[in-house]
Amino acid sequence: MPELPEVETVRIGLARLLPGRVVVRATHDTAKSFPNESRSVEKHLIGATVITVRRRGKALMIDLDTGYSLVVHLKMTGQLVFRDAVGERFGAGHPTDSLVGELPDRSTRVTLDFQDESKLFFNDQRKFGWMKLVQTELVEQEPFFLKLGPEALADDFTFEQFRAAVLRRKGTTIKAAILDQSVLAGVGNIYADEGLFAARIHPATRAGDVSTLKLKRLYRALREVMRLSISLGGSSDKNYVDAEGRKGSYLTFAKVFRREGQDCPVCSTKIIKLRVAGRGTHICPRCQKQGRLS
DNA sequence: CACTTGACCTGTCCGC
DNA sequence: TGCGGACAGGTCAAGT
Repeated sequence: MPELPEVETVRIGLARLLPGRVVVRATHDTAKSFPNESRSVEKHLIGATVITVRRRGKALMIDLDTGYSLVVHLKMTGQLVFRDAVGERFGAGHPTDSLVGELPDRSTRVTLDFQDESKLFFNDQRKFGWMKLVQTELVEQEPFFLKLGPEALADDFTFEQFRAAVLRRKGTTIKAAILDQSVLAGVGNIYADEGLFAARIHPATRAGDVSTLKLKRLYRALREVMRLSISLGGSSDKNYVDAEGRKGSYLTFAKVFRREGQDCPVCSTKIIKLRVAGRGTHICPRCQKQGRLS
């Protein structure tokens, strides 16, 4: 479930760990990682030095000094875990609740070996994620990036832009609208539920029926909740870990997500779970009433 | 065209 | 205990 805050947490870790390291070997499973790219992997990845690590939406870009970038999407269960040369950094004695043991393991899809004998593992239990090698200056031309809307946390992403984008999807539910990566890039199921709760909006409300006041609250809430999550290292349900194999703690602070049956922190009504936009959806049925303009 | 649903995968949990 | 089925949820293709 890596969404913007989780991917950003990974980016922060990798941006500290990877620059300057030189790739000497890349081993990968078949199919989804580097499909038909063997030759460019050999030419543009092996021997390359990592320059920076960037994020756009829920995707990461590891820029190399060869003019190419490794583009990674973690989808549901992807992990990018770094291990130093000793390989003991997160072993016994380390004060972490790392979920990740010996690597590679059976979920490892790609291993990058660096010259100093450190390694980067791309693990992905469900194999939905992907890793591609793309010319850096052509990254934005990739179909995935062409479709992305503005960065949810960008300073210049204004409420007016948010409102206009949501209204392009006015016929669908507000939850489906904010999950649409062409409306804004980065929101996933967790932060959609948390943002809608904070803004007191029922997720099944038609997007075009949400009042301007509530839309404004939603815009603020989504950004606040994701910023808070980044500061807490993201949300770890099962699979998600950061670049050093550590969990995030945001879910401890989540108000409704995965809290069905518990009391609403505002009004003590029992939180319920329903299905909206084809996703598991958590609401307080009292705080989030449908079809009421306010 | 606008929107919804199913497929992609694997592991886990729930009910019988 | 074993087993089928639902579920997890990001994105794209296919369906309505």
